[in-house]
Amino acid sequence: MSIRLISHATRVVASQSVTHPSGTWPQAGTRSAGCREDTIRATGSVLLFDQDCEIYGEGDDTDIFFKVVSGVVRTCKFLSDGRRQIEGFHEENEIFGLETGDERRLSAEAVSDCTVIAYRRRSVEESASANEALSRLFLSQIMHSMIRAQDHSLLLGRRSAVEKVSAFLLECAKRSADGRTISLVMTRQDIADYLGLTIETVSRTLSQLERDGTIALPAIRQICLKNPAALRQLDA
Amino acid sequence: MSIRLISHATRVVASQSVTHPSGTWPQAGTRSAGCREDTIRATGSVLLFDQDCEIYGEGDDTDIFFKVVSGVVRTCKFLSDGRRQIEGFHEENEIFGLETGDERRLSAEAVSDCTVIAYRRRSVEESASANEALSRLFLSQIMHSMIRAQDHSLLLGRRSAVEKVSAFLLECAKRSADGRTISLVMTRQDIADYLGLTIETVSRTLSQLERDGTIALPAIRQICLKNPAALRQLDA
DNA sequence: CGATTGCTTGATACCTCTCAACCCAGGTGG
DNA sequence: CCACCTGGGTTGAGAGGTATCAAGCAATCG
Repeated sequence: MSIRLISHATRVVASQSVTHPSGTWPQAGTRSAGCREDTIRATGSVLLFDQDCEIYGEGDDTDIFFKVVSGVVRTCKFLSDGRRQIEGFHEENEIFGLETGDERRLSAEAVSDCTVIAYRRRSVEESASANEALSRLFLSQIMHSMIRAQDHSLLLGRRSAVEKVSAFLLECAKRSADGRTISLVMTRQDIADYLGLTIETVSRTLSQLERDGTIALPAIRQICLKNPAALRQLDA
Repeated sequence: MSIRLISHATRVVASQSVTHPSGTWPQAGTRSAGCREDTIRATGSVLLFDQDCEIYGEGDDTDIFFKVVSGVVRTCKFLSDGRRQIEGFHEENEIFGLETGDERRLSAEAVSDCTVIAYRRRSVEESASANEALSRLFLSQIMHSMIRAQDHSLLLGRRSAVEKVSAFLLECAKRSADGRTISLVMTRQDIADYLGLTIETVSRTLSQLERDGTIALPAIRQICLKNPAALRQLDA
């Protein structure tokens, strides 16, 4: 696994590997810190992360944030007992890692191989106040993040497993090409940690929906909605 | 129950009553709409809402948003079967009701009697691009909302009742004067709907924490943290 | 005083977690 | 080629936590 900083010239800056989900995590300030230092200087640097690579960790500096160019990123928190809660998945053109405090409250990891752009937080704050269009774009991005977070919290509260999974599937389908066929980039474990369920419950729920004829599971990472209306009903 | 528009001159504009929690809700476009029409024109109007009054409902126009001057506001969503999920509580100086879409995804209601200021969304968007300080203030408010929403979703996923209640108590205590004594403005039902639990479970959990000596419940809306460290441990 | 509201407590049912076994596809090496 | 291993996913049985239903309590209000 490696992180590659393409910047404006293509060059490899640092590489690291991570264990998952509850093993030891690379310390902030290891080789990847060199990468970060560079990106701080170079606003707009392009970075490549291999699948399951850590992009940043809890407690890291918040002076840069990111935008997804390709692939999917998850932001998540680890509890002391090893449980993981995924706060959100971030896809193409979405920003992530923007925080107000000095230290990161969450980690970010590559769900798939992915490309992201790093921005200096301060440089954008400065230029945003000078540049109206940028400021507006920026604002709408954050609003979008906020709404995603709100929807997620609504999804997690007091809803059954079927309801959660249905909502998740509809959310995925909305982003897919035909609105029916979903190609999952994330594992069942990712889905479980996103929905606040166990992997077994996610699996069982999907199987049940398949038995009901609501969905089809042609391949392990492929889901086809046969009866979206039934799912929508469960979404309440 | 009444809504009073103080605007710049003090006058009563409209009143309405609501039933709670799963009764019939006032239609958008009833007398309160008159109130809204006025506030759209008068950016910065001060409004008073009695306890349990609806400030806006799902599907309403999003052309205004609010800031809490005093009291507490809850934003929430109602599921088809009557379940209610509270997305957040909003206290003094917090903004709420700012959305990107045309229609509101949530409702907002007064938890206590409260005073709010209504702002025209467009007027702020315009002046924000002109006024740097305002723009920055605005941005930080939204970031704050986003972080609150994220924290909330982390709280709801895959955590036990004790963990949820502990986190909630610590959150409340942080805002209180001495960091130990909490004066609740919300009911047990509000807490339950915020944490994704039932009112019975919230009650039982509080009783258990009291039996453990972790908290004291001197009055029905008063909670005193006897052992905050124990709560923090549960917060993981 | 009775009625209402908010809260607490108890008994039981149900849903999801936990632990375990198993399956399957892909990769490796003899 | 096959045996073996690994990682991700599925399925089953039982345990445990929370919801549900129901009763009761205290404070408030008309």
